[in-house]
Parts: sequence; structure tokens; C-alpha cells
Amino acid sequence: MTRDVVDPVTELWGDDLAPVARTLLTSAVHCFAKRGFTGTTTRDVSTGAGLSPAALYVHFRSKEDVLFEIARRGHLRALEALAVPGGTAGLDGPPARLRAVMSRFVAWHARHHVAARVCQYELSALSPEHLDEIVTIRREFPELFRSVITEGVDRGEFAPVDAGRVVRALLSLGVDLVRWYRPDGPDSPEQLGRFYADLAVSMVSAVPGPPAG
Amino acid sequence: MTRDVVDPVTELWGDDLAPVARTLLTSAVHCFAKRGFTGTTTRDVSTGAGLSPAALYVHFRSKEDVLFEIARRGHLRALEALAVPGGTAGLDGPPARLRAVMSRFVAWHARHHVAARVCQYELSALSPEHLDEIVTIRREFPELFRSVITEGVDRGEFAPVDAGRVVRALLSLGVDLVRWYRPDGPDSPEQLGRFYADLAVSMVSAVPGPPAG
Amino acid sequence: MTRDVVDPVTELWGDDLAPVARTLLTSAVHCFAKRGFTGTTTRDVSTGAGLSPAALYVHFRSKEDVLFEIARRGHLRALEALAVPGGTAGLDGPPARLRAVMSRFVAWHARHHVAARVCQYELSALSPEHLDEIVTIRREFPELFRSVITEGVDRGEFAPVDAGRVVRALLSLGVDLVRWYRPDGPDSPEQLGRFYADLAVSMVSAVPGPPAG
Amino acid sequence: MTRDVVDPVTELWGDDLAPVARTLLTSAVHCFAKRGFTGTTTRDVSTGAGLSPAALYVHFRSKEDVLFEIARRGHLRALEALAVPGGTAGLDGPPARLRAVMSRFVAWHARHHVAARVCQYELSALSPEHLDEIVTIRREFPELFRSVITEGVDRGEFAPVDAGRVVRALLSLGVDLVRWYRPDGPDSPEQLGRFYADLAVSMVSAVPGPPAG
DNA sequence: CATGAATGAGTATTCATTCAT
DNA sequence: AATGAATGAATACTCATTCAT
Repeated sequence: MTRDVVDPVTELWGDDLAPVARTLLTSAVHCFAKRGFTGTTTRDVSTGAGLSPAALYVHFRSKEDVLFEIARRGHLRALEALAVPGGTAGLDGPPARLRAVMSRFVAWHARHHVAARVCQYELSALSPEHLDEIVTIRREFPELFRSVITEGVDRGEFAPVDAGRVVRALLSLGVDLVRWYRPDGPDSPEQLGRFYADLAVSMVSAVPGPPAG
Repeated sequence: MTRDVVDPVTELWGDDLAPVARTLLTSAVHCFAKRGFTGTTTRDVSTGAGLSPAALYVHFRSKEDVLFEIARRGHLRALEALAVPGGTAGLDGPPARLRAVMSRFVAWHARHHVAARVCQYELSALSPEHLDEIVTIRREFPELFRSVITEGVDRGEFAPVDAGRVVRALLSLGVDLVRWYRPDGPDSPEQLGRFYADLAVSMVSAVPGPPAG
Repeated sequence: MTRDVVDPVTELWGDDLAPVARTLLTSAVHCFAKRGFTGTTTRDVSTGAGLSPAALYVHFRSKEDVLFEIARRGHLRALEALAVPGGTAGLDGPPARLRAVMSRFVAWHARHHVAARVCQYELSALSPEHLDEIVTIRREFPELFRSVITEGVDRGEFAPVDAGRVVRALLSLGVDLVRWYRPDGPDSPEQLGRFYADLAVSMVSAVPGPPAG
Repeated sequence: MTRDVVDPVTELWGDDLAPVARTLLTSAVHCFAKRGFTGTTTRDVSTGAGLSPAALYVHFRSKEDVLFEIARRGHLRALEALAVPGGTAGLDGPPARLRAVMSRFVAWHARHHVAARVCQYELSALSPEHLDEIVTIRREFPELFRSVITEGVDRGEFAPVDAGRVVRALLSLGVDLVRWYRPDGPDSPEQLGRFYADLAVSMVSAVPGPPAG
């Protein structure tokens, strides 16, 4: 049951990358997360990987390219985490599906809070072309949430909420946790996921509301 | 009847600062929000204020000192916005008070989303001493929310929620919106505040929940 | 008998200067002596005199002009100290005159070691024209020594030494002491002057020498 | 039979330094000697070595570090020049040993007058730690002279002079010459050394003195 | 006379990147 | 593949000097 011995950062990179390149990306994630993209030097990244400053350029075209690889692979991995094999098809109805999507989204961001910080806060350092590519992937996330919400509303299982606003709120909860989550805190990624899934459900439930007078 | 002709950034600075110093802070807020602290040059800030690069040092000790002044004044202003004169004393009960605190918190962050971005995302560039000073101010925010939540729970007007987790979620919603809020979007700061106040209330309401079986 | 209560630096400036200008020169001497001309800022000089940075330019044309005034007045004062009223005319013969010149030269440099350091080590920062003016004054010093030595040699009262080389050695002794002299050391300026006068005499005395074989 | 084709500055650095580092030190010596440490820019040093401004930082940590290396190596070399293999052991008695030490000290300073100027006049620009290290080395020089003088006095071969004062005078003669010595002047380093050795001997010889009455 | 504000020209140092080895 | 050396272009900050008040 020792599922979690793997470093949450290292497990993000695929086999298509040379081991040294993966080491560099991992070092870059830690550097970018701590000091930001502009606050990190290529020397920081290289020496963090036990290499000379020039080594980075053997594996990547530029510092920006390193960020792009992190962002691209990070976003794809997060998407995979939501669209698990079998998906939410087997889940009976919108509430269960909302719980599933929210808890997975939150748990992934908690578990990968270091890499996710880079994916959420450093995108503005990307070149326009690279940014475009990432933005295209990112559009999937609100879409996933939106489809669940609208289905629930349409079916009458959710209160008639403004889907766009609720989706933004749900995404905010998942994204902002990379700013404050600490693995040595009280909640495991999965516990936090369950709690936030409860919040999601409460957000789409009818609320007594203030006295309508 | 144009409600707000004043620039939301400029109105943050007090009369104790020379006009030129205020112009510099305003320029710095826009620069830091767009490119981050390390991605901004002192030249960017100065020329953004219509001055020579050296002028910054007539009014501030260093680039970091500029950030500190923004963070200090920004946080104090945000706190003022929550603890308005008269406060929430006249409001009848926890639900109304929760609505008041949440809507003000959210509206302030939406209205001041540019400055707030700097206050939320650039603090790690502060010196340890300056960071300490800001962190001390920041502790007030969760405290304000927590007191409302616990009172509501104690009185039985809220569901028996985990106050710490709920507070973190509420703060997250307010904070993260500085990442995506655009004033030309569909919601005014006040509208967004009301929507998020509704969400806050739903979070502390008993939820039908999944059939407890 | 309280002859020496006056600050040795302040007493260098004449009545033709405004009191504030004298204060600035005094501050400049201390700054230049401690950090060198290039290592001193005009701000150092001004604030050392209790004034704002701009005040310096009310009294002097430039930082270099301050150095020039120090050098000019310093050199003239040193020259005055050697050519005392009555001079060495009343002294009977070259040995007594050599003692007089050397002891005065040394005592002046010891007493004014701070200002003298500036006069000896910072001249290269002067403009060519100003340097010329100072060099012209400086030529008097070796001349004074040389005339005493050559007279002693001609009269047969001194050994047939190479006057040029001896003069350079005597000047060196007087000049270099500004590098190490401390008023709280064992020797008063006058004591040091007497000791170096003895050395001067021994330098022009016939020495047993190494066995001429 | 051209005696010295090697550049007196370049020969100071050891084989442990990369050739480029030696070139930079040589350039720095010339710059520091001419314009002083604070008056020299790192650009001056680098371009004086035929390199770009950034190249200095490939080989040295800072401008101050360059000065430290010059001072450290310069002082050690000067010490070596005095304590030659075989030393003064074979020399018969204090007078010969005094001549040897003084002439070597003077000749070294004359030959290396450019580097020595930096070693003598720019030490105040060193960091406190580096200054300490140099001061420790410097203490050897007066000690070397003092031991010769006191031995001569004790044996009765020198007049009963005040060793401390005489040592300071001898060091002054050697040090101050770096201020005025020019290789194209009348004296070669060795000639000057011999002349100053004569002066040293005369300083410790009984002098007819003024009639003791 | 004195100064607070302002600035053009630096000044030490850094950094992303290249390239010969 | 990896690196030590090298560099052009910054980058935060300084400084001598000016000027309106």
C-alpha cells in the first residue's frame, strides 16, 4: 500500500524525456514555485539538478521552453486526473459526478501543489504562442465542471444556479489552494477533496436564503 | 451620477505621501501586477510615473521598499473596508453578518483586483522583517471570518461546519478572484460580492446531502 | 600654555573664507583622509558639516574644487611652518639649520597628519591646471632641504653626500609618517621632529662604512 | 645580457592562477595604482585585460576580491624577497645583515613600485576580514628589521638607538619610494637599495652630534 | 544662504545564452 | 552529453550636479 512514495513532482514527466531532462524539470518546478519564473536563474535550475549552467541548453531550447514543458505536461496530467478511465459515466447522477470531479480536481492540486503553483501563477512568462497552447488545454477544466452543473440544473437535481459563476467559484477553490496548502497540514489531498466536494454540492443546493421580504 | 470616477489604485494611498510618491506607487502596482516584482525593473516603475529612473530613490529606499509600502497600505485599506464604521453591529445575526463580511471582502478584492494581485502574489519578495509585518496584518482576515462562523455555529443558526476549513474556502474565493476578475466582465464588484455572499451562506447551511445510507 | 586646543584641521583655513566654507573644508579633509577623494561623496562632505548635499555648491564650484582648496591652503601652510619669521638665518651653521628644517617639517606633518594625508595622497584627483599650481608650490620643499644640504657639504661640515638622494630620503621620512602617525602614540609631533632631525644629521655625517677592502 | 625582460607586475602571480586571471590581476594593479581602487571601474580592469566587463566575475568574486588577491600575493612575494633561501645567516654580523635587509626591501619596492603602491595605499578598501589577513602578514616586516637592529645594539655594534623608531624610519624610506620612484630615473632598484642601506647603517652609527653642552 | 527634488551618466554585478573543447 | 569560459544586455542603485523655491 505504499502508493505515495514517489515524488509528486517527478511523477509528472513521461518516459519520452531523458532522465536528465526530467531532473531538470523537477528542479525547475521547485525553483519556479519558490522564487517565480523571473526570480529564478538558469543557474538555479541547473545546479539544483546537479549540473553546470550550460547543461540546461543541451535539453531545452531556453528557460521559457522549460516553463512551457512544465506547463504543458502539468496541465495534461491534471486533465488526465479528472478524466479517469471509465470517467464519471458509471456514477449515478449529477451530484455524484460533481463530487467526483471536484474531489479529484482538489486532490490533484493539493498533491501537486508545488507544480500546480507554477502552472497557475507563472503562465504570463510564456511566449504568446506557448501561452495559446496552454490556454487551449485549460479551457477543458471549466468545461468539465460546466457540463456537470448544467446537467444537474437541467434535470432539476441542482438549484437553478448561474453555472458560469458557480464554475468559476469551484475552480477558484481548487486553484487557490496551491497558494496555501502544505502537505504537513491537517488534511490529506483526499480529505481536502472530500470536504470541497461537500462544499460544491452545498453551492448547488437550494438555500433557505434571507427572508424574501 | 457616475459612481466612481476615482482610480481604484490611486485611492489607496494616504495624504501622508507626497503626490509624486503616490504616482510612483500607482505605477509600481500596475507594473508588479502585470509582470511580477522580479519581472519589473525600477525603470519600468519610474518611467511609468513619468520620471527618470533615479527619481524612485528620492522617495523610496529600494524597489523592495516600494513593494512593502504597497503591501502595507493595501492590506490596511482592505481591513478598513471590512471593519467599516458602525461595523456589523447593527446587523441582525450571523447570517446577515456573514453576508456583510463576505460581500465586502469580495467586492474590495474585485474593485482593487490590480493592487490586490500584488498584495496576494508578490509577498515572497519582501524582506523577512517586512514580510513579518504584513503577515501580522493578514492574520486579521481569517479572524474576522472565523468569529462570524463560530458564532453562527454556536447559536445553531449555521450547520456544525469545520470553521477553519470553511474560512479558508471563503478567503480562497475572495483571493483567487484577483487572478481572473476583469472590470469589463459581466459582474460589478458589488454584484460579485452578493453572489459570493450567497455561496457563503449556502456553505454553512445544512445540505440535503447524499442519502445517509 | 593651552596652545593646542585648536583643531589642527580647522586652523588651516584663513579668515577669507566664510565660516560655513571652513566647516565644509574641515569635513572634506576628514572624509578624503578616511575614504579617499573618489571614495567620498559630496553628500558625505555636506552632511559631515551638518548641511544638505546642495549646500556644498553654494561655497564651492565642484568636489574637485574642494580638494584643490584643501591642497592649496594645506601646502601654503606647511611652507609657512618651515619658513618661520626670522627663518633659519639666526641659526649657526648647516647642522643647526638642517635640524630646524627637518624637525619643523616632521612636526608639521605629524600635527597635521590628517590634512597632510589628503595633500600627499589625493593630488592625482586634481585637474591638470590645479595640479600644476600645487606642484609649483611643492617644488619649494626639496629646494629648502637641498640648499641646507649643499651648503653643509660645500662648507665641509657634512660628508660629501649625494644631495638629491638625501633630500628625497628626508622628504620621504616626513611624508610617509602621515600614513602611520597617530596622535595617541608615544611621540608628540615635536618629539618626533627632534628624533628625525637627529636621523637627518646622521645621514649627512661620515660613517665608518664597511671595510674598504 | 638584458637583465630583466619579465614584467615586474606579471611575475608576482603564481602558477595556481589561470592565465586569464593573472592578466586581470596585472591590469588591476596598473588601474588601481593609477586611479586608486575606488577610482577604478571593473570595466577599466576587464578591458585593460582585453576582456568584456563580465569576464572579471568568471575569475573573481568581486572587485574587492581582486584587490585582496593583489595584496595577499604582493605581500607574500615581498616577504619572500627578504627571507631569501639561505637568508642572512652567512652574513657576518648585524651591519652586513642590516645592509642586506634594507637593500632588498628597498630594491623590491623600487622594482615593484607599481604593485607596491596598491599594496601600501589601497588596503583601506579591503573588507575587515581581508584586511586582517593582510595585516597579519605585514607584521613580519617590522619584525625582520627589529631583530637585526636589536641584535646590533645588544652586541654593541650599533649605537644605542630606539629600535622601534628606527625601524619605522627604515620602513618609511622603503614604503614612500613607491610614491615617487620612476624606473627611468637615475637609480636602478639595486642602486637605490645600496644607497638606502648606507643610510640605514648611518642611522645606527654613533654620530658626532652637536657638542654636548 | 540653504534645500528638497530631480536627473544623466555612470557603477558593480547578474544573467540567459553561446561555443570550443 | 557536459562544461568552463566568455559576453551583450541588462539591473538595482549611486552620485555629482542643477534648479526652483
